[in-house]
Amino acid sequence: MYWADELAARLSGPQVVNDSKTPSGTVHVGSLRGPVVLDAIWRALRERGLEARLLYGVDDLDPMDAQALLTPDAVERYMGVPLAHVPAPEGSGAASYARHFAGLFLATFAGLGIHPETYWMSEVYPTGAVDPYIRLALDRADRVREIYRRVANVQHPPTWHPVSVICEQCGKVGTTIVTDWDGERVRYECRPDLVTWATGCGHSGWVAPFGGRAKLPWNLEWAAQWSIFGVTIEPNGKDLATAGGSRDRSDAISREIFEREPPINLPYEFLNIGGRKMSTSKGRGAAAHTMAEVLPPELLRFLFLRHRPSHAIDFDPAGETIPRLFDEFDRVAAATAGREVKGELPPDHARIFALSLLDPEADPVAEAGRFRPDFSQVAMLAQVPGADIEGRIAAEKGAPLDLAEQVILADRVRAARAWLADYAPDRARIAVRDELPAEARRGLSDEQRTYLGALAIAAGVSRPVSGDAWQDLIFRVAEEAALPAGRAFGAVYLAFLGRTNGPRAGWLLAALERTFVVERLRQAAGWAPEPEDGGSSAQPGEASA
RNA sequence: GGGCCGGUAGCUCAGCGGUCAGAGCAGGGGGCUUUUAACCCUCGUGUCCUGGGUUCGAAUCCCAGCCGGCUCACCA
Repeated sequence: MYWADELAARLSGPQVVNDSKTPSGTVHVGSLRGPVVLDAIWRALRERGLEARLLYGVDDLDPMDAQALLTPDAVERYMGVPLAHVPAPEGSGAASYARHFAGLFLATFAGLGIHPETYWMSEVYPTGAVDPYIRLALDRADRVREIYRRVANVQHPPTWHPVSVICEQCGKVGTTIVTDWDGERVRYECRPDLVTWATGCGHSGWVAPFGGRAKLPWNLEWAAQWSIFGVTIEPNGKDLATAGGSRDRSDAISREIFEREPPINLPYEFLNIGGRKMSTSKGRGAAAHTMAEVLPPELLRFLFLRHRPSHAIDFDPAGETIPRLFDEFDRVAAATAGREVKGELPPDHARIFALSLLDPEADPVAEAGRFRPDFSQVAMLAQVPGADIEGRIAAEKGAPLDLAEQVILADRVRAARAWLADYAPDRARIAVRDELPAEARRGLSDEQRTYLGALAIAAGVSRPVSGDAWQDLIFRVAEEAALPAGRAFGAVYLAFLGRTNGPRAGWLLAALERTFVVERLRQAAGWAPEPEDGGSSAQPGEASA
């Protein structure tokens, strides 16, 4: 059974699936694994007939700590300030820094068919919903300190209290420390040297830490969210799942301070690039919204859902990774539609396919049956100038594409272009050589040379213009020369591309200037002298999009 | 130092107690007179990381170790 269904099978009663994130900047593709896993669980629960909610929290009262994303003069003023109170980057129409980046992230979810109920901590605190937990945390501060010591081996001073006040003078939350609690108010200090990444203003005073004037530290806030929203399932990345790590602390705080059993955990692995962690700042990995251009949403879901959450996925967008992902998706789709498929299929392939669809209500078999053009072929067609891509694909299908199939094709054309621009290996790129390729000089047989010469003559006579006309000519001349079609095409490709295969030859030649084509054919045949120093007068043009 | 995950064909991975260990891709060979990066046929003896153990039987379970990655020990 599929892992998400296994989880759903051992549960009963209403379920609340939750995740939350600090909107401190753009995120890379790997960050999408969490939301996709959560969504799959949510769908599995509902399909099992359980009442289930999917929540997503934006921890936008967390302090700004990403200096690189601020302008230099804003660093002093905004480092340490809650993200909800930091202005959005220049050019953004968003109300705040947090809104800007959370908005990007949430839009990416929506594009993946993930539609959680969202909540913003900057809005939750003012309602007073967190106040009971702030009070509990302060009343039981000694036990909180004991938990940190026992679970995480972190020693806080006896005056340390688990709440951070938003400084009334400078507005920073990352620089304040609470040193006392009288049952209604806390005494806090905004210290210049509390953290290295932000500078407090030195203010101190007493304040009632309720209604949004203070926030709980991460581990307590997390546990408070569980209680406030009744969370029953909360998977998290394995970085948090380590012994003595965040999850352990929050679990202990939930049990011992807030007196509630923590939600079911299900740690998930990361998406690595070339065996290493993705890191946008280190130039490894791709921003989530960038990758969404290269991979249509179903493929992105498929990428994560085809493996168990505990399996680290190694994803390197370079090379053949992306075409292979499409091929594998198409194989799984074909099998789901009931078609015969070569080779083995992943376990639960039909389930994986169904969960990869954006619309949970869609009929998986009907969707699986749609015509999906081969990615490599689309990539090739996308490089032939003037190619009628949809016409060619429809011809392959044997019928016009329906609306859904047109969307699939458009997605793939877009994906192919992005892939070719950024990731494709050179051999996937088609380029007509400026000069007769050395491969042609070496690789052409005598009969192929004769054939190309004959083709040059025939082209001079019949002056073909369209791809069809060229294609016909290539075949006709091959027939007259008694050369098998495969050898004929190979000769053409060698003469222009320096390789033995390529896009439909007729359309390729039709895209080039005829005088150049004829001249090249004659050179390849050995009938015309080659230019001395590559200074060919003909302009071959690049046959790339 | 602690934790988690992984180590199976060139690459990506499936298999996780029971026929001689599998698939895709890549690669080799062959075929194809109009889908020519497609399609069809064909080719894989790999220390299943290592060493012990359990078992009638282990890639599959247990123990130890090695290697790789991530992570915690500051904050979120």
